[in-house]
Parts: sequence; structure tokens; C-alpha cells
Amino acid sequence: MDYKFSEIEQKWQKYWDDNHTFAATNDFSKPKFYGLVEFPYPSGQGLHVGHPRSYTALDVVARKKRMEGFNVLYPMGWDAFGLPTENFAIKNKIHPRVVTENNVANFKRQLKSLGFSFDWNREVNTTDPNYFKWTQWIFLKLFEKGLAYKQEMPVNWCVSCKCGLANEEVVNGVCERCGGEVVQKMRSQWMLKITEYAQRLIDDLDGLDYIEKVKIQQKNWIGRSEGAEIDFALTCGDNLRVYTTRADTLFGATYMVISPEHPCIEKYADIITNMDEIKAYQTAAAKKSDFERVELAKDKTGVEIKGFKAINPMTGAEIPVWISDYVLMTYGTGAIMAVPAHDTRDWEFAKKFNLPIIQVVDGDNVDLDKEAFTDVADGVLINSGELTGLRVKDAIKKCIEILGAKGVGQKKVNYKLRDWVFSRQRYWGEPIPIVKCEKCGYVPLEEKDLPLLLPDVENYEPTDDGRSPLANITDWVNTTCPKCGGKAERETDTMPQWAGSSWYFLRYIDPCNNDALAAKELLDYWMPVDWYNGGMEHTTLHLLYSRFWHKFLYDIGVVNTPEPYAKRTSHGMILGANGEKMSKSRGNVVNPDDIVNNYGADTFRTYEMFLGAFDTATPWADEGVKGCHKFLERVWGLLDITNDNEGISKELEISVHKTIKKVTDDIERMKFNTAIAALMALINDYYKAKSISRDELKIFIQLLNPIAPHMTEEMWALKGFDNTIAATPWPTYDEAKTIDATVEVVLQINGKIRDKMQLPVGKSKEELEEIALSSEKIKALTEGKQIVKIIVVPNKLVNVVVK
RNA sequence: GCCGAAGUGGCGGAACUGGCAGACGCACAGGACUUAAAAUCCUGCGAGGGUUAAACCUCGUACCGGUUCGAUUCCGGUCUUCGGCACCA
Repeated sequence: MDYKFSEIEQKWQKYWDDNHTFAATNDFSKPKFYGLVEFPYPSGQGLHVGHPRSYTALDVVARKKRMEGFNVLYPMGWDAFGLPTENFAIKNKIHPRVVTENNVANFKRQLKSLGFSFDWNREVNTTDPNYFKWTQWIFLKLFEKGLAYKQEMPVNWCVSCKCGLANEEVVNGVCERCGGEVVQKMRSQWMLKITEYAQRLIDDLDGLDYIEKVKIQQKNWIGRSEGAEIDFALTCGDNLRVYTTRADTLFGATYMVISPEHPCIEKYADIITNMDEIKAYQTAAAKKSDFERVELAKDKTGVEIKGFKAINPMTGAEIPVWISDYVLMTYGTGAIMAVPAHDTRDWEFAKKFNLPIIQVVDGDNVDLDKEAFTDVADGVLINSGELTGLRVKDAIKKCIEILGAKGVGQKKVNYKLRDWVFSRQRYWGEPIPIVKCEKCGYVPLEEKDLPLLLPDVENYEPTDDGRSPLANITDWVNTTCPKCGGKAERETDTMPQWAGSSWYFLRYIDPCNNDALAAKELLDYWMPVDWYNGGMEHTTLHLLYSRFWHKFLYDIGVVNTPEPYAKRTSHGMILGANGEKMSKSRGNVVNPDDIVNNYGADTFRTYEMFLGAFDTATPWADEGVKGCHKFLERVWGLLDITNDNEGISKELEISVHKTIKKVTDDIERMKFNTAIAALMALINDYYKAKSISRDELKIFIQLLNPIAPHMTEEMWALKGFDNTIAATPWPTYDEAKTIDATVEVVLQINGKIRDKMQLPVGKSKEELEEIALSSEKIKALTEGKQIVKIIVVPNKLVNVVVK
């Protein structure tokens, strides 16, 4: 009988749909398993072969868990707000809602054609008003708790999108989305205080089962550093506060630098004698984009501020204060003490402007004419008054003590993480449910008025002054204040795409609830997500944002776990056949539809799981797809060699039990490729045996079912087994039957293999030693030599060490 | 520059906790079946030497060194590739 994959796959997909085979139930008596994959952005290009790598992996896990008796929640939805849809809408004059609907329909068709066991009854869509009602609700809660605030601040402004971006969205100085130029622009923006959660976002990583590199990247992004804030007195009477991690080098601080935006310039405008020069520098700095600032990093620029000086609190020396754009206003205090002897940037600046360089940490081969001495490790302080002779670590401590006693310094922890810029000047996003009242200021909408819907607009282009397209809809913008009833205007910014994806896993739990984002008892049962798989590219954005929101929801009692995801894994990218990243411009894109049409979904799934280690990047290979198809045809062929016998033959017993064990363990460890390899090895044994029993077939297709669900269901039905294969328990193995009766023991001399022997399992050390020494080869090769010792590893090897 | 990961046949990749390197698959070669091809099945397949054929020997997991009876695995150093961050004081 031919393997007609197309017919079989459509038949079973319909069956699963009609019977809601994979619906999660709210049966609290069962142990639960919540498996989650990142929901896709439904782009116009359709599904990428990378998506199914993640979806198939957790589908395999989900299907296995169901067979193991778990109540499994494995849902899917759409992260559908976003710029590409809006841009497409602008270009083609179609409403973004319609574009979204079309794209979702196409994605859904593609996902269904792959036979994933998603619970489609729980599908969510971030652009659905019943969904974003709760996104807006969370925003109102954040506002209520003072974690959402509006601020006039410099933002990364994408010139081409006419839109503000979060730091996370600026990549190599250009817009992550469109590649357009990004400049700094002052704007009033909604901000979320993620920084308030910085420490918890670091600390709570410890208890989580995340792959290590995700933890490391999160920590690096948050960027905690321990140092001190130190006040330098100014000759004009005030203080200038700096942040440093190297308080020990204070004796080497020969000048100070403040950032171009530092407020003390305004403050002392009257005292500064070269204000024109400074103003010119500020203007020039403001014009530079972030990208240019970094590009020009090697070439330090700056202007000395004339009119006042700073006083080094340790030495009492008067030192000059400079202004330079290598100091950032957004980190620390926007001012630094410069120690050119021990900091590369300060050294470059000092060299350029001829400022004194004083070495304060001793070291070998130090040549301060050539470069700064930064690799101080635990060097010893010199030229440093009472700190001289101390090691760096101790000197830092002592210095802060001294400064603390004088009241001009204390310990301080800083983070690189900055508050989340939450405003976008775009149409296709969640409206921010706030009005600005002439009398009351920013006033939140009342909960009963949610969701605040997007008005229909003719034109989705942002306005020329950089406001959102919503700003033009005056009858939407003009409203009344919920508090005083007076005249008010709606906020016209919308939320960033990250908003809807920051809590979507909660909505799957109770997707139709109108009274809460999800019922408490259901949240308590299903949370946390047991296993979340997604791409590394979301480690610093989505993962951090959603952990932040979840912690907030925990703090206000909505959810019962401080962390949303118990376990996080990441799949490697699938590259083009040429080893490069798949992209239209490189012409190496593979369309999943083609593979499904030519070989079937089961082949596609098997190949994606077999092509390499799950967490590493691997190139696509059409030949490999064929190989997997051939394997499935051989599986289908088992129907022809299955006899009517029950039970497992002695001949195959050990292979079968070993394979059950290996597949069971490997799926849990995400070693899908070796699980499939084990099944391939078993099928080779089956064909060698010429004929197999019903039970031998049964176990094989059960083990393969999570990977190739359609054909195994069909084979199950054809052989007349009870029920459906998905409803049967996962095969179990007997540990005793996974052990071979005999093993090949290797005989070595000085670690080199000289002989091999088939021996029964379980020989004692003494027996093995005796057997080894009586081997003809070993005897011949040790002849006349002195045996120093013999190392025996039972069931493995004997190593005779001779001189 | 900093942080992280990885370098194994012609290719994708295996090797649990230091114990037979190359599982499984692809490609390739030879053979069977066929009028022929495709498909399928069988056999071989790291390199070098050796033999009529075997046996057998030597080398081999990026490179150099170390620890060990024994290293793809552990330690030190070097090189390369990829991912992330980057004037963060």
C-alpha cells in the first residue's frame, strides 16, 4: 500500500479539529503541563521555516506529555499589532485590520497544515478589542501605582518611521524595523518604570530553569554595577556629583567631564566665561545621532568650562571641568571624574587635550605614554596618600569610608537598564487610555470605559510634526475629563508592539473572560508556564518586558507566581542551504508550503527535528528532507511485515526497551535528533528481523507519534488498535531489559587498544583482570615487561600498564 | 574592547559522569533486480602504510602545551567562526 501522505494528513487534521482532540480541560485533579511557544507576528510573507522548529519541538513535548497523563495546555495566537502591517496598509490603502485578518488566515492555514496539537479554542489576537481591553487595563494599573509616567526626554527617533523607539529597538544605531536613521529628539513620552524592578529581575533568575546564556544576556542587559557617588566641591560654591566604580583612583583624578546635556551648564551660565563656545559644542552634540557618537568614538572632542573649577576631595587640588559627549547624561550622574592613567577613554581625552596623567596603581610594564593601564587586577595603590599600599579592592572600601565620614561620598548601585519608552506615534497599536484635562492633568479612563477602541481613519501616515495619525481625528481626540467632566484631549500615542506580548500567556488560560484578564482559580492552576521556547532574539526585549509585567501583576495580586516562565529554552536558527541567514535578498528562503506539498507535514516535522542539535544554528538541506521522507516510507512499510502475533520477541526485546528509554529521555532533554536516530536504528533491526509482531509495531508508532502524528494515527487505525494513538499511554520500559546480555570489553596496554572480547555482562574486576592477562595478544605484547598496574572498568575495559 | 557559545569524515551531526572517536542520516562507490532507468535491497566508505586477500601497524576530534593508566571531554595558552553588548565611568 502506498503512503499517501496528503490524504492521510488532511483526514487526521479534520478529525482532530472536529473532535477537539487537543483541548485543554480545567480538570484540576490532573497534573498540568503548560507548554508555550512565542506566538508569531503574522507578516505578509507567511510562515518561515524557523517558526515550525520551535512549534514542532514543543508539539512533540506536548503530545508526549498528554500520553503521559498530563492535562496539557499548548496554545497559539497572534501578535498582530505592528509596523509592517501599518506600512503595508499605508502603501496599499487597505485597513490594517483587513491586512491583519488576511495574514492571520494564511498563517493559520499553514500552521494547521503542519498538524500542531494547539488548542485552537483558545486562540488569542492582540488586536482584538476583547484582548487589548486587558492590555489597557494593565496599563491603567501601572499608572495607578505610579509606574507609568509621562516625561519630556530625549528619545531615539526614527526619521523614516517618524516614531520613538525603545533603546532595545535601536540596532547598530539604526531602526531595528526599517533600518532608518535614528536621532535624539526631545519628546513627551509615556514611560514605564522597569528600572524599579531591575534588582528583582536579576535576583529571581537564580531560581529559574533558563538556559544559561539567556540568564547571562538578561543580566548583562540590566547591567548592574557597584560603585560610589562622590561630590566634588566647585569653586563657585556648589557640588558636582559623579559616579565611579573606581573610587580607589581618586588621587589620579586630574580633571572632570560632564555630558553636554548636564544641567549645571544652565545653572552657571552667568559664571561661565566661554559660554558661546560651550553652546556651540552642545548644539553640535545634539545633532549627532547615537550612531555617529559611537562611530566617532575614537576621536574625542570637548571644551573646557572656564569660570569655575572642581576640588578633588582627597587631594584638595583644583582641577578643570570639561564638557564632552563621551559622557552620557543617561547613565550615572552625567558627570565623571577622569582618571586618565587607568581608563582608556580618559587617557585618550587627556592625550588629546594635554591634561596631566598620574599613575596611582602599581604594575609591571606600564607605559602611560602609550596607553592607559587598566588591567590592574588586585594591584597595589601608589601616589595615593592614606590609600598607598592598599590593594585595589581594599582601597575602594577605605576611600568610600573616608569620603563617607566627610559626608561627600557613599556606595551606589547603578544599572544600564533604563525605563521603557512606551509611546509610539503610530496608528496600529493599543490606544493609551488616558486623557489630558486642562484642569486635572493626565487622567485615566475608568475601567468600565475599556476597551478604548481605535477610531476609523482615512490616512495612517504619522503627522509631519511627529504626532500619531490619531491626532487628526478631532472628534475622537476631543473628549471630556472622566474626573471633572471638563474639556479634555485623548492621548494620541499608542502602545509599542511589546505590550500585547507581555502578558498573552495569561489570556490563553481564560481567553473569553469579560470580567478579568483571567479567572483567579484558573491562573492559580495553570501558572507558571512550565516550558517556554523561543528565539534568542527575544532575550533582551520580550522576555524582560514580560517578566517585568508579570512581577507587577504578582505585586497587585493578579497572579500567584513572581515569575511567568519556569523553564526557558531557545532553538537555533535554520540557515539557508549556503549557510547564510535566510532572506529574500539572498534568495535562499525555503517555503514550508512547498515541503508540505511535496513530502508532507510528517516529513517536514521529522526533518526539522532531525537536522541538528536543537539549540544550534544549522543549514537547511533538501537532501536531508528526502532522507527523512525515505525513513517515513520505511515506517509505512512496517504495515507489510507486521504479523498477527502479540508480545515482543526475544530477538528484539532489548532493542525495543532501549529505544523506549532513549526516546523518552531524549525528548525531555530536547535531543530530538538522537531520538529520531534511535528510531531509525530500531527500524533497521525490525527489517532485519523480517517480520514483527503487533506489539512491536504498536510501540514503534507510539514512540514516533509525537514527531509524525498523522501517519502513525493512520497506521494505528489500519491495524485496528483501540481508540486513537493520541489517547493511549506512552510506552514504558523495563530497565532490566535495556541491558545487553554481553558486552564488548576492550583490552588496552598503556591506554592503547590491543584486543577486544565479547563477554557476559557483570564480570567482576578480578575475573576481567584474569581474562585480560590470559589473552594471547596481551601476553605477547607484555612479554618480558614489568606490569606496573591494571585498571579495570567493569563491562568496559581493562588497561594493563607496563614499563 | 567586553560577555557568551562553538571548531569532530566529502556534508548535517553522534559520543551519558575522563573509558572502543565517527551512532543515525545525506552524498559517493561497487553489486543485485530491470531490456534500460528510477525506486528498492545488499556491501563498502576518516587518512596513510601493509597484504593476492586478510590480519596487522601508524596518525587522526582547530593549533601548542599540561594533568592522567587513559583526554573530543579536564587545565593553561593561541587561532578562527558565530551570537550578544558596546564611550555605561
